[in-house]
Amino acid sequence: MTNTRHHGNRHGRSEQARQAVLEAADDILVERGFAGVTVEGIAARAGVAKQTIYRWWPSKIDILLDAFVADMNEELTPPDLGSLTDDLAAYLPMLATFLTETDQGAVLRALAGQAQHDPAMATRFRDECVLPLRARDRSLLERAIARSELPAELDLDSAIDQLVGPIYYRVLVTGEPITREFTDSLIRDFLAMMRR
Amino acid sequence: MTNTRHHGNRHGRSEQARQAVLEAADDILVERGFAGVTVEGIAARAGVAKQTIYRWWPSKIDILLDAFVADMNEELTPPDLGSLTDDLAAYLPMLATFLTETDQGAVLRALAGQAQHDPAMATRFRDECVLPLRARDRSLLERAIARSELPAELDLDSAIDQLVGPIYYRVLVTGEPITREFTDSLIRDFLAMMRR
Amino acid sequence: MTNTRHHGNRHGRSEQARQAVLEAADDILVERGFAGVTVEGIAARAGVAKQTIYRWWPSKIDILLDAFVADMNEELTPPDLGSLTDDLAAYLPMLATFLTETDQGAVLRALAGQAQHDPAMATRFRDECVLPLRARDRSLLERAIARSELPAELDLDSAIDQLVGPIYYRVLVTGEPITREFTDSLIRDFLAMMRR
Amino acid sequence: MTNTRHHGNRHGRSEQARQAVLEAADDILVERGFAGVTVEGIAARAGVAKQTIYRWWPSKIDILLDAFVADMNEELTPPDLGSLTDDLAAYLPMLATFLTETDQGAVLRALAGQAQHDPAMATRFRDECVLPLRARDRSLLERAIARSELPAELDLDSAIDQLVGPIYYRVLVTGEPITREFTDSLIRDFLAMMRR
DNA sequence: TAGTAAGCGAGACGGTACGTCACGTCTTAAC
DNA sequence: GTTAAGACGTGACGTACCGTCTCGCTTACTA
Repeated sequence: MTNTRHHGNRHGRSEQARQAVLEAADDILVERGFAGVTVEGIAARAGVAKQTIYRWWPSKIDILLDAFVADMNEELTPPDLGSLTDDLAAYLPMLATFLTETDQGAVLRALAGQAQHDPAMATRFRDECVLPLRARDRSLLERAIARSELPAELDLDSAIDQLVGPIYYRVLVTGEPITREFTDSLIRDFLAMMRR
Repeated sequence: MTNTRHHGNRHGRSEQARQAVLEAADDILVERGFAGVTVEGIAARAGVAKQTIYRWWPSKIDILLDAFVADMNEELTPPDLGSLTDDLAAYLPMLATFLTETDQGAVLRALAGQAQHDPAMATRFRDECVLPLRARDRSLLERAIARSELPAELDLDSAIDQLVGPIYYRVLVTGEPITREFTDSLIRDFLAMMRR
Repeated sequence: MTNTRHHGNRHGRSEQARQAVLEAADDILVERGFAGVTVEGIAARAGVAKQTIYRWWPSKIDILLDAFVADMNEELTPPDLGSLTDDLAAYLPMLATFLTETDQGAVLRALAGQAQHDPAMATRFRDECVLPLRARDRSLLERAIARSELPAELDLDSAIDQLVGPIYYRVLVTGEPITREFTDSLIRDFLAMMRR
Repeated sequence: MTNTRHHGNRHGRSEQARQAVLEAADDILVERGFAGVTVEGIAARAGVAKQTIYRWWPSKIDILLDAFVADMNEELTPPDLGSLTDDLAAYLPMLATFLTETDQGAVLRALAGQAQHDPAMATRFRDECVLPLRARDRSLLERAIARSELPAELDLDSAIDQLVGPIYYRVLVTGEPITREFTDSLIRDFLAMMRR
């Protein structure tokens, strides 16, 4: 490892350039919105050649996908507080905040938006973004099953849809704020159904 | 009204042109996807000058908004079958089909997608598309209240979110198909909560 | 005619833009050489959109062809001094100066250079540049025939080639300066042959 | 010398690579024209790294210069038939064919073309290509002087210009084919002047 | 007999210009 | 006054090559 700038060699791609591109894309999205994200803008901000971007990413959407995936592990880990009620009471507001307040959430919403316009991209979006997010949702419920707080035969996918569906709906469709009351009533109703 | 093409006059805007633009936008969206919708393409297909489009619509999104609103009344009217259970059993699958199978639904998904990229447009989207759609959802529940099938003090907004949120979530996020089983379980759980 | 800038209308292309492009191309060629002539540079200097250039000229070479043709009539008119000897003594140095010293000549040399690289362009170069130039050469000799200074059956094309060929050869190949002695000896030898 | 591919050593440059580059440049020029000659294309065709090219040649023009010089000795040697008339009658058509029909001639025309665009390159072109070619022209006339067919005080440079100038002019400017009649009349007129 | 260093292939890099597409603005003549 | 037509300036697109760089391999001389 040298102290000089990496300008490309037979080791393959420059990790430096990769990071700079992902960060630039992220920053521009947050600062100027999706319409302001251009390959040229990313290249300029990252101090990278346009060709370097096209060499590694088919489109700017793929850059945002990568940027999202790269940072996803950092945030939004469902807590383990010992009971399903407490876990949900902590997690759902955390999810709402993630979706509406964080830079990561802004990227996710942009990706979800683009997925409506581009079926091929939608597939990648689901595989690389939605599935990992659902894995987090699922882990929370699986813990509850392990604790016997939920029946083992529960249809997890439907349960997740009913828990987080209304939250995504508010974020992506109605724009309604997600209050504590709203998440509490979601949890209350969900638990009531489970006990039925 | 003459039998010739309207080429401008001093009587105000041409309804002919307006219709042609809305239909062209709709058609192109369905045929080539949102990325294929361009003002120039709409103008060419509608046999209309670009300037005529810009005179009446600020952007292509506004055209799609108009196109959606113009046709919305035609479809998706919640049936009145005499009982909440039957109404929901008929309506939720109808909503799912509307969102995923119809041209109208394609327009709505495109608009929802664009709303993620453009906050100003998101406001118009909610006012002109989401609110009318929710009015339909709401009318179904209000009928049930009138029939005393639901408590009068029910928080309608939350109830709607819980009923249709998971459906929109599947449509816009996971892409999971919306089966009869899924809507049935949504309805069963909803009714269970109401009777709690 | 208004005092405002022409921004395009159904009259067709903007003469203003056309002139600006031709002048810009000319200027850049003279200032920075052929390698410095880029469509983007011309567009920037002319205050014109790149697309406007591509709308009317297939390539930058066609711009230079147009620029050359537009200005050709201005210069290099063979004088009529009453005798072939005097006409040639005035014209050949004038031609040499035109080719080596003027902006027009610089354009012509660039075009001749590019003609070596591009057969299709070479055809246009010959039709639009070389033929008109040869018409000037020819008119001088035809006048001499009318004055009976030259035989009527003279092969004009060969005569022209022998008179101006060595001059073009020096300009395009050897780079040797074209002195008065050189043109004088060309004329002397040519006249000697004619009297043979 | 081994039977394996030369992959670099401390004895200096690889003659293998040098040859491959020159041949590739030549071939590409002939096949696809000057515009198709790129450093990357040459490198790919020669099976050589781009860096190897840049190590030894400042630009692709220098490659073509080298390629021309390398092969120049092979062709276009003025014959010695015992008399100036016969020598010229053999040599001028040979020169015309060389310029218009051979791969070498194609390279020369490309170099002459580029010389119009690049003054620095023009100097090298004259020193390395034009001067050697003129040496051939000159040797023919010098032989004639030695045979006393031409006066000793003849200005050789002017004589060469008058003999070959019209030929180069046709090749580089008018594109007119160079017929036997044309070269014959050049020779006839040249000899007539000499006897004057 | 092992270093060591020069030339090599490969190929990623920061750039420049290309030619295309669509944008939103404008001007005109016809109706 | 609105229309169809279409040229305009603008800006981003994705591509092609440029010339530079770093790397690991091959090889032959040198210690």
